[in-house]
Amino acid sequence: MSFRVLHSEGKARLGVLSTAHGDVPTPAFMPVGTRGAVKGVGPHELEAAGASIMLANLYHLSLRPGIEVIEGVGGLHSFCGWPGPILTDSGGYQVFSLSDQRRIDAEGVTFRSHLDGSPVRLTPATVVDMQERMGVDVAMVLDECPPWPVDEEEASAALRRTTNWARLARESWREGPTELFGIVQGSFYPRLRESALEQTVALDFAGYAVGGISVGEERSLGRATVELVAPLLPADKPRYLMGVGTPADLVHGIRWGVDLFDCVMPARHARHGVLFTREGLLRIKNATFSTDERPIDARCSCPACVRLSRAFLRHLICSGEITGQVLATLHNLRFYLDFVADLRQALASGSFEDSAAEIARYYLEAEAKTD
RNA sequence: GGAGGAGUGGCCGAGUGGUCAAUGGCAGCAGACUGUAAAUCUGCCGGGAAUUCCCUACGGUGGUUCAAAUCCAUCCUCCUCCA
Repeated sequence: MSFRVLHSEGKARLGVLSTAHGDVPTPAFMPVGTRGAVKGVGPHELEAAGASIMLANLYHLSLRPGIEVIEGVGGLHSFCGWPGPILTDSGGYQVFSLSDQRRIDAEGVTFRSHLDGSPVRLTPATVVDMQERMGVDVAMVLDECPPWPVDEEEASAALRRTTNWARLARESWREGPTELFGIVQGSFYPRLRESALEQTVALDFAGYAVGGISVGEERSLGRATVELVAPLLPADKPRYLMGVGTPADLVHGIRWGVDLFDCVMPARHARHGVLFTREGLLRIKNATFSTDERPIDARCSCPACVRLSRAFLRHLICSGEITGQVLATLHNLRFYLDFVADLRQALASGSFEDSAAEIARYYLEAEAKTD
């Protein structure tokens, strides 16, 4: 794997992440396919939507179908039919989201499986090992992602575990097709973040993530953390802002030097009838669209926008038709991927700030109103 | 013609003398969602004034009662069975 920065504008970077399974032009948005597929979307459709890299989740895949199954059929790429780059999350987020089902200790975390209640043990080493066995391009270290609010003492304790886990993960990593990314935690305490950054970078990972954002904090805290951490990460390594975010979040992250993003938002919002357009959010279930013959977004070329009306899509979504959810997901994914592609284009032409203001106009304005 | 049973808010369906503008569910309306235990969750949902107020409402009408969706009479409609 290699990473090259092609252009930069301020702290924003245009680059390419090259992996054994293909190149990822950055900044990039990675659709989330937790169980090996973005909900409702097959690999061919994901490719058609413009995705260059997909994210999956080790914790979920290890429970079902099991790593041995994936390994036995030649790895995650062939198993899920996605030939391009794959990044897997370690289960660190599940330490956060399944908090009532787990117990954390110095050596790792024990979950009660959300599927059947049986105990599942994840340690830094086993997590790296399983991701390597799946043959993914990028593996994430196991980390602890504390919710907000959390006091500094507790956040500090969580960070100590995460840092120790990072060292153990780094030590267990074996040179091969799978690269390992470290994660900077530290909640919203600048001192902890700075310390986390220093200690994580010292372990010399292939890339670095900013984790622990969007865990219940107010927007300004998350933004400040990105502004603090992202620019200090090694310039020659890819930077990944985990779990973020809204279109405005992406603009902000890119401005501060982030290269990779992932978020369930476009997919989940789609299933719930919230569509992204170049003119802002469109809640397709609203009665006002019941006879609206226009496409979701006149400038979008996704399968839904090319030939279907808002009225019909509304009908499908309101009826609970799986097809409506699929089409809405294809649309939102296309929107996100086009959106980031437009921002890359802006970076390439050296007009990121001006262009972003136009490209993300409605999202930036909507956000400004809620500040 | 006779004997039973049933009619509740847009729909289904609880309630069977006061605490009932009436449990639930569905539909409808609106909102939330950020490394996915999410096709999930939340709020509103007779009308009007818009903090404990008024009006209309449990098939129709009349009655009993301080008080009725709940009891009585009668009428209407539907279902089942017998002729």
